[in-house]
Amino acid sequence: MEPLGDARQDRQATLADVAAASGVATSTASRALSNPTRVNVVTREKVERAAAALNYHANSHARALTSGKTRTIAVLVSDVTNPFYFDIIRGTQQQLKASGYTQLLVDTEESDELEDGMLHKLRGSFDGAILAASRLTDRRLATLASEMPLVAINRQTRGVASVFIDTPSGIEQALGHLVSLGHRDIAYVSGPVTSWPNEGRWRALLRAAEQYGVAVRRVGPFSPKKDAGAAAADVVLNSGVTACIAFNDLLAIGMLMRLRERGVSVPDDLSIVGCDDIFGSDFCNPPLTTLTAPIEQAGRVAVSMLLARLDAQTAGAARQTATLPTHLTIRASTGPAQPERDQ
Amino acid sequence: MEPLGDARQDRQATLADVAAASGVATSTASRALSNPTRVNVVTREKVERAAAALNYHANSHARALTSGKTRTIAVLVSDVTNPFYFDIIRGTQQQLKASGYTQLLVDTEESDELEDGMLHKLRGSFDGAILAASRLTDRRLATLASEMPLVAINRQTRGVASVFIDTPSGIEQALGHLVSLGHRDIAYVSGPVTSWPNEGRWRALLRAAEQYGVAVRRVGPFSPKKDAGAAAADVVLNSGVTACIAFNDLLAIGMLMRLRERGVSVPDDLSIVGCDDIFGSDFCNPPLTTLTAPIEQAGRVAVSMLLARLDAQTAGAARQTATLPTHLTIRASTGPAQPERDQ
DNA sequence: CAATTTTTGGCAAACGGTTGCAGTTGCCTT
DNA sequence: AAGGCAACTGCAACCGTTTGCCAAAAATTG
Repeated sequence: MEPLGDARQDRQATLADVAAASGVATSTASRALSNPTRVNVVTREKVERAAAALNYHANSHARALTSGKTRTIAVLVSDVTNPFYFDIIRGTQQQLKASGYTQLLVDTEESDELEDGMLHKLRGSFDGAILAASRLTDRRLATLASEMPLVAINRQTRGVASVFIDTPSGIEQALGHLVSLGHRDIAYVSGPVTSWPNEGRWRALLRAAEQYGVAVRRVGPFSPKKDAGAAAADVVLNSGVTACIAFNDLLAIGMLMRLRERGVSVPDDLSIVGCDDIFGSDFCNPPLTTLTAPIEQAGRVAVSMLLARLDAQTAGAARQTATLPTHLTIRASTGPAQPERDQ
Repeated sequence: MEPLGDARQDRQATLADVAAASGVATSTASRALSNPTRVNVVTREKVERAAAALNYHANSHARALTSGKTRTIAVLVSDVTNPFYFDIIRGTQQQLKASGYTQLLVDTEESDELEDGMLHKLRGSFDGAILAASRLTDRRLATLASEMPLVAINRQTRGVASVFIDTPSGIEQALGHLVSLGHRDIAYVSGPVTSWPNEGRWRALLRAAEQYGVAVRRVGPFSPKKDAGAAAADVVLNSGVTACIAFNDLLAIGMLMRLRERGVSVPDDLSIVGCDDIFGSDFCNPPLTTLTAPIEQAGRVAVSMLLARLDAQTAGAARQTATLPTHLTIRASTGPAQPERDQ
């Protein structure tokens, strides 16, 4: 029962505790821990030792309150359900942790309102945000980008930094592949019209089709989910094409399942090309020919770009845009067109 | 150029701004917004209107600093790469958002140190945590649970709340299924020995095997990844069993791919049962017979339990443990044992 | 050795809320 | 009409850091 008791509760140690333990002022303790050059080395070591002994961890809220820095990055995806985003998340998570940041994961449920709302509600909880598949209008997006550090993935809008997976260029390759297999009438299985990459892929296909002198048509739109693949498969079958390119693998895999159910052989009766090369594209039945996208890398690059512009030193030199190439991975869902096929 | 300028910068509006705009003290404004019954309804409306007009959003850090509540829940997974966790994440995300919480996603990379470290470093950034697949020792876990609100998934330890997916019971069903198909010699393809469910599954299988009077052996351990399936497939093939149960679907799918490569027919030459029924189990080749686990629901339930014990009102009544049943989903990776099979 | 510059460390004021306590009001009793 | 009692609202302290500013100490210079 000492008169001036140690008062060392089991509650988290605060900076004041550390300062007291090392016999300096809190300001000095603060500097010793976060701005090492600002204090004498012996003082610093004293403080560091005390901090370690007390198992001190700075309260991130208190720190955020004054410094304005949270060391947290928000990652917005339109649907956590979609394996495409898993790879994005994996990439961002990895790079973020390597830089000592933490990740705030937000699902926007394909809603532009929710996206906008979350970004505002959470503003102050993060230093910057990565928008994977923004559903925002160009205008809104540009405004937002001027309000907070932002990097968009697969979305090119003037004034907002972005990393772009160049699937459109790949589309040309994919079409070339189909044409060389004898296909002349090809469908594009569309995703949501509000999806920026969806439109880009369609335009690229249109352009390439002209070049190759073959016919393409667009069916859909379909929700980019496995379940929607059933409807897509039926529509494509009815259209009488011999091959199709799907907005993404999820849709393509859904089609595969439905076609199997209907006894339609892939690739004998219909060739299918997917986009992205997500988890599962290699072991579905048949394995999917697809445009392999460096998804995880896109996540990493997005983080690097964002972090670069957060850092005052490098902010000026930070690049505005990065383009990542894709390539066609040929597996078993594409094959020669049946010559005597008729409706 | 009015003398007392509006001073309304474009920086985020603060509570003081709102208070000034509605002509009350900040304390009143605070109460009006967060403790509505404490102020007169007309005052409250006035404040609310001002807040809306100024697009006021409370600074979460400032709030966290005084109230100690962050309205953030940490979700720790051992590997964001694993589709099993996708479903967990989906479930937690969903339930968390429904309750107005945000999710802090942390990847512990299968490391107990990282898990422990993160939990401490981030303590103060979240109100509670959900541990999906903790690698911690019982002792450590119990200590942690006494320091912060915690709910573990698939991990039963005295003193820590948990939601348990009852795969062990399902194992019995799975074995019954295999036995009824004529299999008498069955392998368990083990996951990491530090994984709690892995051991549970093996014990359950051992118990069931005794009941059924058939032989089981354990091979492995293997990393619970698709790539490890190749090695697993080879080992299982060498062991001469006619059927196996894999620790999880990821491993099983990896085996499927390797067996196809080696020209071994599933289920004719080898029957395979997976666990969990993750994304992909239904469209791999052949579709996997597996123990379907309500993974997403587990995530939701974990959140409910955690939130219940966070709320002072319901904390006492919050349940300590929840058990979720699994069931066997028979697809095409299991079939009759080949009668005249010999090494 | 005095004058000047550079380190180093402390004080105290933020940051933006929450909350215990106390002071005002207005209304009801008697 | 005075006293009593709620119901409201405001004051001010506090949460745990960071940081501008200043003073003391140490190092450098002439």
